[in-house]
Amino acid sequence: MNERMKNIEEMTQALRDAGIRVTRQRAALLSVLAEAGDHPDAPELHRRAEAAVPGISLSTVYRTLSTLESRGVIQRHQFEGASARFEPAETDHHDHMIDVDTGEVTEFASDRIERLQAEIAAELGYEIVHHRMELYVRKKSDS
Amino acid sequence: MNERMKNIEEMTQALRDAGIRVTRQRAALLSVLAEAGDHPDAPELHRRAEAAVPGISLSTVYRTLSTLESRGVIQRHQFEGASARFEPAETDHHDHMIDVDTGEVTEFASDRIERLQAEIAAELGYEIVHHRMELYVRKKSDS
DNA sequence: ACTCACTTGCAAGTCATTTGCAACAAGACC
DNA sequence: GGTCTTGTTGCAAATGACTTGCAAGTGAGT
Repeated sequence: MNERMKNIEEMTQALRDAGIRVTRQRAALLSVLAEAGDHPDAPELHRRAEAAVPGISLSTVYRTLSTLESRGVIQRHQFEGASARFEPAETDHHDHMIDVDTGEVTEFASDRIERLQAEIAAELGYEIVHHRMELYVRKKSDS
Repeated sequence: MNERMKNIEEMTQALRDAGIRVTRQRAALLSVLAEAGDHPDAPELHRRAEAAVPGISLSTVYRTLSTLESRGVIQRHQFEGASARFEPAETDHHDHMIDVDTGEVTEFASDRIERLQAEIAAELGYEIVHHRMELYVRKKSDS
């Protein structure tokens, strides 16, 4: 049993414990999400899930994604001018850099920025619930 | 003639120079936007513009906002789980802090964060086209 | 004032996502 | 393994936020 399987086992058990049935459709989506190294959107996840559950409907994909998100199993990202993209929440916190030419997403993290954000919020009497930071970038030309 | 009038004059002239007609509807929207201290969405701008141009349609508001955005006159912001909000682009660059309880938007800026962002992008071989940083916050309880 | 390409209002259309509902199917309990 | 109960699914229709086609209207250069 490899790491990935363990993750899925853990995830399904967590869901069962929460009183959520692990149906074929949900298991397939969990698996697809666990294997995804990218940040797919709902139609793409639907496409990938059809390999395991041929008749799965897009609405079930959307419904499941919402359920998983509310349970904290996955994260939803709404980048500019695009439909929502998803990724498992198991990973550490990070922000995103989106290549405006290709749509490719790169993850990054900066403790220093996070600290500055918290400082700024605190100065104005707020505490941060969560934040969103996206850098829309372009590959530097080697000129 | 006050500052605000001057801004509108400048804006309308800039539009005329760009071959864009300054209709009653567009003038009304420019005025509403210039007077807005907040970050209104399209229906709200429509509501406010109706005072000056009673029959103005919502589609005209949407069309005008797109035009103004593409001309760089205003900026569009897409905060989480809400419709787009707008503000005049005349101001200096800043980011936003959204109160998750009230929806109120506060502006802030941090050169230090901007510098760190540029550094991070550069390290990965990218240059920033633009970015988006939003802090979803809650008023600190005075406990 | 005249012209005409640019604009508008209205209705209809998109697009991504959500929802109502009857048929299904996990999984707890025999 | 069979039953039952209630959460789930697929499908079609509905939503919400915009966007667009089109005929009538109107800035603004001449």
